[in-house]
Amino acid sequence: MKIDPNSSADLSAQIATAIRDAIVSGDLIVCDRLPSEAELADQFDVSRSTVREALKRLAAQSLIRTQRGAFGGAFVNRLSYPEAYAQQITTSTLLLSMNAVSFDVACEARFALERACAPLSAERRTADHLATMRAEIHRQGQPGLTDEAFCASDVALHRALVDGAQNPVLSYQLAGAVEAMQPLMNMITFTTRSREAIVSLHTRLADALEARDADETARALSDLERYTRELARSVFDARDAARNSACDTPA
Amino acid sequence: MKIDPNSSADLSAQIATAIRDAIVSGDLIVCDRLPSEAELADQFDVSRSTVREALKRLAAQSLIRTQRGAFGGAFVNRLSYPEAYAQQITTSTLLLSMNAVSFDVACEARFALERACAPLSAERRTADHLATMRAEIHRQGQPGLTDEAFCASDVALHRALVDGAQNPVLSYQLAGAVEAMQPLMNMITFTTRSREAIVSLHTRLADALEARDADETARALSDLERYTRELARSVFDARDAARNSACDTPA
DNA sequence: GCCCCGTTAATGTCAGACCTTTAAATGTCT
DNA sequence: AGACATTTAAAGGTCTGACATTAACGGGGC
Repeated sequence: MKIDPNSSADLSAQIATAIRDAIVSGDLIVCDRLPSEAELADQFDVSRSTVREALKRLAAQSLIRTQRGAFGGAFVNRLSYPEAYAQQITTSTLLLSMNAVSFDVACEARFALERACAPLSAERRTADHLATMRAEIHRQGQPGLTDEAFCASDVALHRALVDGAQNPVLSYQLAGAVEAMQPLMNMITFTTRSREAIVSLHTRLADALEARDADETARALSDLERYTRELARSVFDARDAARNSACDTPA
Repeated sequence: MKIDPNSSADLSAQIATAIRDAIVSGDLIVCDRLPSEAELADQFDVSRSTVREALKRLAAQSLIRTQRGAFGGAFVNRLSYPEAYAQQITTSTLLLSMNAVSFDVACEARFALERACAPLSAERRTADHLATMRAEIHRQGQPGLTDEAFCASDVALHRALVDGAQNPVLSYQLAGAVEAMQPLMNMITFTTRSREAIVSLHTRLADALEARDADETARALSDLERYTRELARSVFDARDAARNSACDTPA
């Protein structure tokens, strides 16, 4: 592991990259302990602060975890599903919110992905998944629910659908797609009428899953997609022009 | 934005979280300049090094970018698609490689997601996408190709399929699923016979896309999935037992 | 045998200094 | 006046050395 002191890049970034490469390539494996900060500073011939900044970068990506005290240090971290979920959601949310991604594009992607779960979920969903969905549907019918709470419940319902596929990798991938839509959905105001329509579509979805009918599940999702996009179009048409400034990173 | 100096968490982590929240919530928007390191140190009542560690954490997630010199500083970064792709791929790859995710689970997720693209890709793929796929198929038929190059070409082909859907959000989500499989695929040794079978399935896939036949595209993907899993099973059966150590993060 | 306590090796934090980069402001020449 | 060179100040990047805080280990006292 070597760095180039003449490179224009920050030393701490170079060091972080070197260590990250070692982890990704398998030179360092889960549970391995990195040398102490002082030793790393020696090895790379930089100060301890520089090493620390590098380690903080890696910690931010959950690649390492640090432990204080004697026999502490930095350890290669096992990336857990919850951590991966969280990163996935943050990245997806920011990507959508910062790039003026149109509602249509995001919505299309989300429902396409959800439909991918439909056959698996229809086959494998447990009674628990179904119960969660029914509970959320019931909540969505309550009067006096704020738009935000309605959206949150919507997310919970769709996550239950996704989790029904019983494939953690799929759940992980979908978490970003579903959750990242929430801020966009939150811009919509839901009338009583549109809530009723959505609840009815959700019920169709739950019924299809209960009957383990993959095709009907997919159809219900498609109809839900269609309805959501129509609803959004009527709301967004107005304020869609002004966007995209031009500060961005220089050449 | 405040931090709790009595919390057990590192100050730099708390500060990073505070700033991250401000970005995610929209209090800080793209192009905004953060206060200088010295000012932040003042505000949070910590030293400059602590602030710097916090900023490096954010930089590692591409949330901010720093610029040296007068009128430089830390700016809220627009998360670009390439950056998001890269993070997505790193996270997915590590998640798979560190959690003893079974080939079957990963493979199932990947093909389920790809099938989600099938209808869109069949409808929208350009001649370019098709040409890329044909070129990769041709490469895959070349004798003397290493297993690794074969896998890389496989990834390129599948990315073309995904990109054919012309939905950048979908491409972004799928990038992780497709690329993260590569290390797992690399463990497989491909015989001439199995390469021929895969090339033939790839050809069917390309033909289906050329004919804009969504159903046949999905069927070809399903057959490819079935074949891939069979192939993997024969290879992995042996060395699947020993895995999962128990160092991990303490309670 | 068990509990308490010091030792020690780590990370976490701080303070201050200096280097490097960058762009704006100023000055100078044509 | 305009083009070019120079100065300057603000900001991040790095280094040094110190101290604080943790936590596992080992030893002593009961």
